[in-house]
Amino acid sequence: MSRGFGKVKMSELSAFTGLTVPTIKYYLREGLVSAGARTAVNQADYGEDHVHRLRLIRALVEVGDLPIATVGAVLAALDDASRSTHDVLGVVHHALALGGARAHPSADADEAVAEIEHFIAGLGWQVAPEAPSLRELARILVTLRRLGWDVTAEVFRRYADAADALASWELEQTDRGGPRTEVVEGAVVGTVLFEGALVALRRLAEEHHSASHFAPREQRRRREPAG
Amino acid sequence: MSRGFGKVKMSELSAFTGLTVPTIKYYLREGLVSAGARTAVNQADYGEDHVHRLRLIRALVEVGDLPIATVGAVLAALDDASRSTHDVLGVVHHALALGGARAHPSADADEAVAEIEHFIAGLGWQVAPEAPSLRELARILVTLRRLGWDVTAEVFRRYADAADALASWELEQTDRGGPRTEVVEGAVVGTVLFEGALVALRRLAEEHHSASHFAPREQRRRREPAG
DNA sequence: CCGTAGTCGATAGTTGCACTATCCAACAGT
DNA sequence: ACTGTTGGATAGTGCAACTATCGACTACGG
Repeated sequence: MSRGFGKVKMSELSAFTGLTVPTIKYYLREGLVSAGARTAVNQADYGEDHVHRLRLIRALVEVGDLPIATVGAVLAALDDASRSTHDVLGVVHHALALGGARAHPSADADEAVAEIEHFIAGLGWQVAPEAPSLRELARILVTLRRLGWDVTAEVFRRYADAADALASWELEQTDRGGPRTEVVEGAVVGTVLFEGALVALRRLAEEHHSASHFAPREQRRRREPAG
Repeated sequence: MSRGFGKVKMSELSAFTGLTVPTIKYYLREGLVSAGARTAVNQADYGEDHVHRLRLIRALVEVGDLPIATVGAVLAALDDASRSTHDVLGVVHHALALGGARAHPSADADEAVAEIEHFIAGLGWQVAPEAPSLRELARILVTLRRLGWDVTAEVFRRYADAADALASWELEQTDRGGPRTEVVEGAVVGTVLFEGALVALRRLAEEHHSASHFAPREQRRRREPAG
């Protein structure tokens, strides 16, 4: 980590992170990074923690696909020493769940939420009833049915088992010792980046198995995807 | 599926799908749905396949978070009877991988791509070298390192194994008999919707395990997430 | 047969987000 | 002294996904 640069100017900040100066200014305005140490009215020194912070922001934006404002909320939680790791992860889960938000309430939806809650409880998982992912799962269930699939929450069992094993292992990996900031940031980064990795790997695995499943013999001509 | 409505007017199309009339017109303009059967200069009848198509569009947009134009490309592939299921899935994987696209080439990046390719080959997976997910994985690896994690592609092993098992099982589920459209649409819907489900389940599992890991004792006060 | 509501097709406008561009004045280094 | 950078502020850009309105025309209930 600690390369020996202690003091960095705006232009170097830009060079180290690949972000343009205006973009960094924008993040400063939005409060995603703290102001540098002022050495004059129009001059300030930044530190390597600023470099790191900017990289963290880009990681959350690019891999986690979080809107800037949401990244701000996550970072605020991260900086709040009174929040536990579990709390901060809650903020992150909340943050990640945006995008597929506004669902108009319906009878179908309420019923599906109840069904999902029952299913989750059956797994022995204890989660907050307001967890956005519960609603998201319910929404997916409703969507499947509206598309003509005759399914129950049980279709998710295989995925739930896999998720359970992964999450359990993953949390074991995060060392509980060490300074709070490092532990919490590690958990946040892990949550966001390995989610992306899991998704990417599933797609690759699907491509592999799809090839052998739908084209069992050699006739596997290549074809350019449209677009 | 087949409720007995054969003919549907624009206003009913709107009522059945929850979309506004202008939105449906927009999709018509963009070619996501075919025009109805014209009965007069300013009148047309739609069918239940139109209703189904609109629902499919919303599923891809809301759950898969695909841009409208991309949904168009996916639907075009779906409609193209000369494309195999494997082909269409390729289009879908390509489509899903948008968003985290533009990465500026660097030495780090090229090296990481090679490392990921080697890792994937080591798993016995055969995927197209231009698969966007390979690049995405490499990008995540680079990001981890830039954040100070000292890791190799091996960190992904556990996730890869899980993805392998899931994808294999999933592909077995899709029945290869039946009319092409149904098989292909089933595969597409499965790819997109169950990806969302897997992500949601991982978040829930993480919440559950995070609670027991970081707060082994009772002191689990609730705290409102910021924002 | 009449009047209202629905429809088609086209064009223009809105909203939200994430930047990006420009300005100015005040320095900093050389 | 001269050139280039910085902070602070305000305004503008570009894109995506709708949303609104218009004009001409028609379906249908009464």
